Amino acid sequence: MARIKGMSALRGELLRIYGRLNDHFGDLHWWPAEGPFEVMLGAILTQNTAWTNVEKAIKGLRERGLLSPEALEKIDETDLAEIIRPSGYFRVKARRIKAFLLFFRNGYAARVEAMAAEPADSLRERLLAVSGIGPETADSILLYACGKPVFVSDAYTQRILHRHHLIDRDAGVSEVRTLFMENLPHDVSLFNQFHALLVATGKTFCRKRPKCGECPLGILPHRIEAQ
DNA sequence: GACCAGGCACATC
DNA sequence: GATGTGCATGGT
Repeated sequence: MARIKGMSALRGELLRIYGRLNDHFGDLHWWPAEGPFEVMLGAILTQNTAWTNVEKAIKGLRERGLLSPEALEKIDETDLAEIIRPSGYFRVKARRIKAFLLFFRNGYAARVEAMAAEPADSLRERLLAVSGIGPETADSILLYACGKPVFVSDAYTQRILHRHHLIDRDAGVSEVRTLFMENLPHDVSLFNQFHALLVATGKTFCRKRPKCGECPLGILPHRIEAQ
C-alpha cells in the first residue's frame, strides 16, 4: 500500500499540500467545458493528450452542432474520427465515444440526471465496463460530470507524491486514489480543486523530464530524482 | 528531431 | 499479474 513516509497523520499532510497549492494557483474552476455531456466527451478526448488539442476537437464538434448525444449517435464513426483528429488517437477515440454513447443511451436514456442519480460505486463499475473508459476517465466523469465525491488520481498525482517522497516508488495510480479517498473528507469541491491543482502543478513543475523550478509545495524543490 | 501530453485495450510472458 | 506495445496529433 502507498504510504506517506513516517507519518500517520495523512489527512493533515494532504490538506497541507492542498493549502500550499491552492494558495499558489488559486481557484481553478474545473472542468473547462460547457456542460456535463461535454465534460464526458472531453474526458475521453483528453486521454494521453494535451488539453489544447482537445479544445480543437471540441470546437470542430461544436461548429457542426454535434455536442449532443442525439447528434453524435447519428454521425458515422469514420466521419466523427475526422472531426476529432486534432485530439490524436482519433480512430480509437471515435470508437470509444460511440461505445460510451451506447452505454449512455441504453442505461440512462442519454440523460445526465439519470446517470447522476445512480450511486457512485455502482456507476463507477458500469463505466469501467465500457470499452475505452478506464479508472481516470471514469473518475473524471463521476466527479466533474456527475458531481460524485471521488478523487481523480492520475500520473501527475503519482509523480508529484513520489518526487516529494510521500509515497513508495511502487505505489500505483490506483493505490494513490485509495490513499486520498481514505484520508480526506468526501467533498466534491475539495476533490474537484485538488485534482485540478495537481494537474496544474504537474504541468508546470513536475514533468517526466524534471525541470522543477519553484515548486509551490516547497519540498525538495530541486532534488526530484532522489530515492 | 526528440520529447511530451489530464490513458486504455490487448497481447504476451 | 506484470510488462510491453499500438494508437496519433500538435506544442515545446
